[in-house]
Amino acid sequence: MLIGEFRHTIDTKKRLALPAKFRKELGETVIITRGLDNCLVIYPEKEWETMSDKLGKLPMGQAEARGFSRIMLAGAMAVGLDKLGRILVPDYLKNFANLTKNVVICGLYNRLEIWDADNWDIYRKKAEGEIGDMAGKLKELGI
Amino acid sequence: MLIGEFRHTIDTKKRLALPAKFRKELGETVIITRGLDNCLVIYPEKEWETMSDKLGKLPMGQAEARGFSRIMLAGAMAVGLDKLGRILVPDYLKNFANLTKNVVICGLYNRLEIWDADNWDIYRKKAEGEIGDMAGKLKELGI
DNA sequence: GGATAACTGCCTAAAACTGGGGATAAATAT
DNA sequence: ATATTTATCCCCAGTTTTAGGCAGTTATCC
Repeated sequence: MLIGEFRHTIDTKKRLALPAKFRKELGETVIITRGLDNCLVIYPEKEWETMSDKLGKLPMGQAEARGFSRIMLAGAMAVGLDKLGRILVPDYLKNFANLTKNVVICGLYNRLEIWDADNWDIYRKKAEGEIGDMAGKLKELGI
Repeated sequence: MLIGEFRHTIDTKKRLALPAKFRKELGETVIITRGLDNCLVIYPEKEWETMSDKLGKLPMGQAEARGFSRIMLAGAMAVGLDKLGRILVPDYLKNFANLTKNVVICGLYNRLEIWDADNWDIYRKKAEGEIGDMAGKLKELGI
C-alpha cells in the first residue's frame, strides 16, 4: 500500500528520486500523467491498466468526459526508474504542475501524487481545516 | 485491549518506545497518522486495513472526497517496531502534533493516541472538569 | 529488598538522497 | 549530409538520514 508524505527535490536534470519505501511496489516502470488540483499522478503499471481501461470506455458523447480522458491519456507517459530509483519528469508535466525544486510525494493507496512543496502546504492547511468534522464524515463512509 | 496512560520521551532521533504492555497486540508494524485535537493516532495493521480500503476507493470526482482521502492517506505512514519496541515518528507528524520531548501515550481500546505531554495535561484537566456534562450526552448513545 | 523487565541515550553500520561528470543518442540548423 | 546543440542515460562519490545494537539507569514486580 502506498501511503505517507515525503519531501524530495528535483535536480537540475529534472530527475526525481521516488521514496525507497515505494520502489518494490512500483516496479521498474511507472506511468506519470496529469492529476487534479495541479498535481501529477504516478501509477504502477498494473494500476494504470485498470485506470486507462476506465478512461478509454468513457462515453464520448459528453464533452466533459472527452476532455477528461484526453488530458489524462494524452498527458500520460511511461518512465523508467534508474538504478537509484529516480525518474525523469517530462518538461510539459513539470510545467503543468509548477514544479521547481522542492516537491512533495504523497502516497494515496494505489497511486502517488507529486506536488510543488509550496502548493501542497497551502492545500494541506486548507484541507485540514475543512476536516474538523472528520468524525461525522467517517460515519458517512461506514468507517 | 489497549488501555492506560503512559509517559514516554522522544529521543533526539525522533524515536518513541511504545509501552511494552501493548507490543504483543500491536505486532511488528503499525500505522501512525493524524488525529483529532492535535494528537497522533496509532492503529494496528489490521484496524488500518479496513479503513484504508474504504478511503482508497472514494470517488476522485468530488473535491471534498479528494481532500479527505489525501489528508488521511498521505498523512498516514507504516512504521516498524525495532527490537526494543520503538517507532520512528516522521517529521511532518511530529510537527503536526507539536511533539517535543515528553509525550503521553493513551490506550483507547483499539488504537493509541500520542499527545504532547503539556497539551495532554491541559486537555485532561479540561475534560475532567466537563465529565459531568459528557455523561449526560452519553445517555443518548445507550451507555 | 532483591530480581527482573522497561525505558532512554549513545555508538556504529548501513542505506537513502542529492549532485556532478561524461558518453551516447536525437534533434536542429547550416 | 554534416556539424552543433540539446537532451537522455549510466556511472560514481559525498553527505545526510535511518537502522540496529548495546549498556546504564530507572521503574516495577515479587
